[in-house]
Amino acid sequence: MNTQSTRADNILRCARSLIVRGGYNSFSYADISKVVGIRTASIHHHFPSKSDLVRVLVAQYREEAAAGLSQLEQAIPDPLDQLRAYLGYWERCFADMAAPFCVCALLAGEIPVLPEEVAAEVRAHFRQLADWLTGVLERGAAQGRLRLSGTARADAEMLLATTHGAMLSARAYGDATAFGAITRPLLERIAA
Amino acid sequence: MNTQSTRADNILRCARSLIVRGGYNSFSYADISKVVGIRTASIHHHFPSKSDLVRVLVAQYREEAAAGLSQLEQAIPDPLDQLRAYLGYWERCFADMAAPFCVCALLAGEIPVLPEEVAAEVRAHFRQLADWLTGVLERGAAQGRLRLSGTARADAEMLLATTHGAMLSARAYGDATAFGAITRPLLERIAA
DNA sequence: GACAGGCTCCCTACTAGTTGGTAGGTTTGG
DNA sequence: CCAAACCTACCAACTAGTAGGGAGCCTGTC
Repeated sequence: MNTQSTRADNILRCARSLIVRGGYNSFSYADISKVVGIRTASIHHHFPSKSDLVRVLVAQYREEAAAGLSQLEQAIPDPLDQLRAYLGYWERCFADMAAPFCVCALLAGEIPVLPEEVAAEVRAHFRQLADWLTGVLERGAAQGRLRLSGTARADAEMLLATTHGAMLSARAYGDATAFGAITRPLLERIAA
Repeated sequence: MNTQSTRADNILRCARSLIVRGGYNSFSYADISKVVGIRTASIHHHFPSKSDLVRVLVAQYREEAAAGLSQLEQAIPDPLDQLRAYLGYWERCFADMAAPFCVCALLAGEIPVLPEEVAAEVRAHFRQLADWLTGVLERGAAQGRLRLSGTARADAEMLLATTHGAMLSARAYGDATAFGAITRPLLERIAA
């Protein structure tokens, strides 16, 4: 296993931070070039086209998300605490200004103008996340820890939507604390 | 009052439908030119710069929204029905494929790369909408028609976030019915 | 040990097309 | 006649992407 940061990794990391600011059409190979210190032609060597770059970027993002969620599931037994940890992760992201937006939430809005391969990855992320949340809610309800207002799936979709909407609101208001202010009451209400 | 569709109106209408697809950076003067049947230079005559165009576009959108909401408030006395009408409006937009996204919700995600003047308009729209929802919830609670889970303001922000998030989910899943599936249970739960 | 071949990575140089925007002249309607 | 509206003809900067070459590095072979 190779943990040293390769050029391709640098490019992906940089592209992610750029895409998180304003989506697919808000950055160019030239922008990456300036930050990473590489010529645009060399970026094409690693990622022949922009859609390749973003497809890989989102796929990698999804893998990290999956890994993070399964690790979180292992470390934290209680379903309510798992939700808390999930939302807490994003709250910390906003506080740090590290990556104050979900890549896929941003790209979802742009789906009509996205290359099909990228759109498919975004779609898959939404399903993945909704599935995970559904599982957590099901277990929480079975254990009597959570009080659902509908089916686990329906509540999961609502939770997902509120989370993404809270990101939009935080951006719109220019207030990082808005995310927590919106999502925290969600948890209090769902706790049995 | 001049109800005939002027050139500037056509440009704005066209730009709106383009911007709704993928945000600020997803369309160009050339795109508008092709649809409206006018040269790009002539668009600059009506809107000197792109940020002017989008600022006016969002301001007009906000006016329409304000007018729509106040009209809705006049026509429908019951607060719960007002919420139903508001969400129903968007549900119909998705069904028609007419304008299946809120201009400001889309632009909110891109705020870091938006011209400041446009960002200010988007911010104002969020506040305007949150204010309206807060008012509806307050009245609904006072009349015993709605059962709030927090303050009216907090519930309004959550409702707003869920609505916007549901738009993202509908796009991500490529399923227009997803919007209603997510938002309808919201109303059932809030109804006293 | 030398050395050729091939591979990865990155470069310079270039392309065609698009971007938002300008200068200045012409048409059109009151 | 005047002004708004629209045009042609530009522009410089930027877009993603290509062609081709050179430096370094491993690997197989004599």
